[in-house]
Amino acid sequence: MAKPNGISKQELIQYAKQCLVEKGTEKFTLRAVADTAGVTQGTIYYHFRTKEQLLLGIVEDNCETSWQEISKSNTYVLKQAIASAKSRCSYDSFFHQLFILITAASFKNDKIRYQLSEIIQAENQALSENLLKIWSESPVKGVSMDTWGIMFNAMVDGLAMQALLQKDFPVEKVYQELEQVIGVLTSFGKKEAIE
Amino acid sequence: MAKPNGISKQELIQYAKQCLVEKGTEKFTLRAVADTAGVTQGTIYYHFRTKEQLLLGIVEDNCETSWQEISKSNTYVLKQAIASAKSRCSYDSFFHQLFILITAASFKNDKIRYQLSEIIQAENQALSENLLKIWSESPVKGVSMDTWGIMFNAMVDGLAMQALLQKDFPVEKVYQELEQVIGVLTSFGKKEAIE
Amino acid sequence: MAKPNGISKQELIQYAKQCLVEKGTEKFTLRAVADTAGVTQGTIYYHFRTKEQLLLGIVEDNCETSWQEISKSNTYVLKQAIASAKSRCSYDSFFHQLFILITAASFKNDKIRYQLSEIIQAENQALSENLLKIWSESPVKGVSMDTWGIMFNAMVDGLAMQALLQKDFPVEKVYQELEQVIGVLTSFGKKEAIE
Amino acid sequence: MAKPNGISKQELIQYAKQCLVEKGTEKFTLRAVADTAGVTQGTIYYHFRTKEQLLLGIVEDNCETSWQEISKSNTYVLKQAIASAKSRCSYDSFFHQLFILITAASFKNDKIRYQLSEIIQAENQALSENLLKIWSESPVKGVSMDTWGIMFNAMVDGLAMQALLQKDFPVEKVYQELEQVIGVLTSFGKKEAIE
DNA sequence: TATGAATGAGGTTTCATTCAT
DNA sequence: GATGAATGAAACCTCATTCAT
Repeated sequence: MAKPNGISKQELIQYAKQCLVEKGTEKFTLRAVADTAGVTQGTIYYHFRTKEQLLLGIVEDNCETSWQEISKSNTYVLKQAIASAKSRCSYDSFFHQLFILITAASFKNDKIRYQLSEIIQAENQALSENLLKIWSESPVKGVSMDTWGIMFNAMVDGLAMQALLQKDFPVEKVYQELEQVIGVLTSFGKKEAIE
Repeated sequence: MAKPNGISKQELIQYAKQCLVEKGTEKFTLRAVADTAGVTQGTIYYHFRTKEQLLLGIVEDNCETSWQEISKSNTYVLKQAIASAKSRCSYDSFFHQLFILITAASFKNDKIRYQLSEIIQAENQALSENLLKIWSESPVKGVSMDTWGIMFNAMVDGLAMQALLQKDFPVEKVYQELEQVIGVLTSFGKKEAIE
Repeated sequence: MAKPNGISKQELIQYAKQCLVEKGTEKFTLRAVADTAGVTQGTIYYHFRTKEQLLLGIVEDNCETSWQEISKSNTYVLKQAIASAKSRCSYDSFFHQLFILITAASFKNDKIRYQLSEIIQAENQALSENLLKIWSESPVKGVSMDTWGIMFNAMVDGLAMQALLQKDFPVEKVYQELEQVIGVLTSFGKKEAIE
Repeated sequence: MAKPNGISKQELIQYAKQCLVEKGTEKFTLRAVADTAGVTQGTIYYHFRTKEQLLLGIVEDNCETSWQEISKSNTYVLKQAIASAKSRCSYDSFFHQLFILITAASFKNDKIRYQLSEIIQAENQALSENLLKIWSESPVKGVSMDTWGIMFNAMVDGLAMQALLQKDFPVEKVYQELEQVIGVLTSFGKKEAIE
């Protein structure tokens, strides 16, 4: 019964994340979080005024994580981003399950919903900038770089969602062919914008 | 006190759908469904053995709806599909909210999860066939028509998710530019497959 | 979906008995009985005004069965009765489970309780008479034949209850030794009553 | 609104026992227990994870009570045990009603069933030892002391069950005559074992 | 005669939240 | 700071019973 006293907000959030994915939205109870963290429910209430505050904490944390990754990936190139996306594209993806679960919860919580949109827009922006690095300009006339970022991000999330549902989703094949498409677009971009 | 109102399973499912989107996963209670439908909770249990069965009923219903639309869209062309996707791409989209909610629920229910994957694969397939009609062959060498279907569907869902979260998501702009991209790909496909 | 119309009260009681033992008091619902009998709940209400009436029907039926066996066993001798008791002395004994279940229910239903007592007294009486046949008079002075009947019946039920609870209850051994005891008492009875 | 009344598991079990006998299996609801104990239903669930656990708690409690009595009775003699059994042999016996109710419940719960069998076997054992004290050896050849314990216990339970059902069961008479029988057996035992 | 849709009261259970310690 | 006993509202679910057909 060793009591590792002094649990931090941050730690609680990590445990809560774990719980959320392990138990799903339905069974995501404060009791479960407390058990996972090895503390009592009272302790959670010492750190978060309500359950909603805890959920918000999770989202904020994800937000920060995302920002860090994005700023990192700014220094790398697109390949890195794709590799990362591919690795998260699976039936058991913690990351995307969490995202879907929070998205589902966000429909009834405007604050969370807004934060999620901020995260996504930052991702879109970062992707757009990365694409610019390898394309220098949009390979298709009339399609802005912003839109390429949006579409790229949408594609990655959309594929992830399919993989999340379909056990034998052909991740390898699809990502390989997706890179093919990007390659072709890149080669056009380098020649001239296509009308 | 039995009043044979004559409510059908189908009607209950419709009311349940309405409830699910109006109240969100968290507040999607059988009492709420019962109230919405104007029956007692017992009545729901007469038609569905558990809440989960009701949820499954909703999914199955969506499945059938999807199938019908897909078989319809086979006779139409891709433009139709895009228009439909665009119309569903909004901050308040009942359709996509329901989908996300069910997806979230599916993580803890393999049966639902499997059914969802079936729906998606059917959509992918239908899209692939429609693309073939206007492309006759894949515009990018090494990218199978199946993959085009998958990617197209992923894109549509990904965009919808963004629109769901971001109030001022530029639906018009993005879809217009997406069509631009498709147009370009089509023109390539008509010349020759690109290496 | 062949509907064997015209189910009788008697048949319903048999199905109800089966249900009671298969599902236990707790899950002994009219729905379960109806399902077992292949009819609807309404049908049960056609034959029995309430659930209690059905339970009473079961008890009455058992009563009649008992009477029949008792009057039969009057013609046979004690050995028969013992063999029958032994065969019913097991971990899975339908007969005794039913008896315990009904006894439990009887605590809140005086009518049932009274009927059960009538059954038992009849059994006691029959046993007493059978003992008289082989003993001609009580082998122990001061112990009436009525009491022997009561004690014998109590012993049989008590052993059955133990067997009902204990998986490896040594039925064979105990009954063999019980017969030994009876044998000894009999031999005394034949010599002279013991003081 | 948390009022630390400080109700203990033990107390809850006592209240539950009271409820069980007062209301019978059918009406043995957690609401009733909560009301009797003066707490809310939630409180019960704080102490017992399910209703079944509470029932198990009752059984375990009875188990311990039995053990205590048994170990006590080891120091006393058989007369004590008989007197105790007789006092519990009545139409309203809390003790035996509880036992029957739990036995009925045990048919659907192997854990409870097993515990009951353990209690009974301990009783059998204790009785056998006590009989040995006054008999020194089995008064009937071929009948082991273990079996005497089993039979004695069965007799006591069987008589109790009859008394439970029959309002005017002749407790006094039967127990007096039962002691007579034991006396006779004892006197044999002292002479020599009977063949 | 029998059915099956519907009811409503009440059961067990869960859970965010409170508060004395 | 942290705990854990307690709450109470509300969730899911069951079931005897009713009644139009």
